[in-house]
Amino acid sequence: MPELPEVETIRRDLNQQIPGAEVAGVLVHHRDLLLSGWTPGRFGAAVTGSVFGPLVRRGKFLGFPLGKGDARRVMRVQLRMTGRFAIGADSPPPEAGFRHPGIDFALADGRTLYYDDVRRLGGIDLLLPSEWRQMSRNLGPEPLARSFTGKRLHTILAPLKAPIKNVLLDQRRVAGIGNIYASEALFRAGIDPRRPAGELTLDEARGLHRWVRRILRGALEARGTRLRDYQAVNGRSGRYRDKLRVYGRYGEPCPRCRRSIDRLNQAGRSTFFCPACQR
DNA sequence: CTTGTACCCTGACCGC
DNA sequence: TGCGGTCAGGGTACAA
Repeated sequence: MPELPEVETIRRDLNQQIPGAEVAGVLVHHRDLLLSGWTPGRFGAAVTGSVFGPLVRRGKFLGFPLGKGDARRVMRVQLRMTGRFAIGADSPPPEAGFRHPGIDFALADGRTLYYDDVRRLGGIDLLLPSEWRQMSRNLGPEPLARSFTGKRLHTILAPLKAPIKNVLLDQRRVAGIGNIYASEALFRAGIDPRRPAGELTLDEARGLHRWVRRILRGALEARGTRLRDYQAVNGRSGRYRDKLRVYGRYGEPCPRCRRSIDRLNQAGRSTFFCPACQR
């Protein structure tokens, strides 16, 4: 799935076009995209007739505020690996290459918001504002927030024995970092991904914190990384791929020391790193 | 509480 | 051209 920079890019794109639009009807192509027990009938009835507010994001979750007053809800979307959005007048724009319709939201102005998800690992549900806040409390800090400091990161890591890479991927510790940017940040910070998180010194945590933020900001500026499935709204793609130092570069020379980039499996996913530069 | 593993699902790609 | 194996920006349920 898209990580924080990709999800934020999608949020900003949608935010140009969605707030103020009223939902005229919902077509659910795959009921397994509805989470938390929502059925197409109940979901469609709950959403139809409400108007979207400005979109929000927390970690990798997108929130579409809907309705007013006591009827306020937040439509929560998890894109996971292959979720995408497009907006079109009658069908998804051809450049978006949507071949796996998931849920279509017909808007009262004649446009349609399309959610497409090849693997259907993503999903959508409807929360009360209080439930959205509860979810938010269960997530770690936003890494780009001012309140997220190197010291704070060190405090989070201190009691943990799990490998630092696994901790960066754990959304309860820090929200929004995924497999690409975890590898990239650890490489830039010169930290071995297998090190127990609690072993990092304050200085190392500060260095990692700095690189996490730098990398996420850089990726955000580039509108994300496009590898396989991710695309921003209507197919507009990200350019950060060219800036990746180690991710996906197994066997290539390390950009710093020229030694071959290694790969290992952590928490069921690939970690790319330089065994010489990362200690 | 923490940590690791299996699993959800489809498609792209590689070697034979 | 076909086939099997592997891998994929994620998160959750469950076991230890």
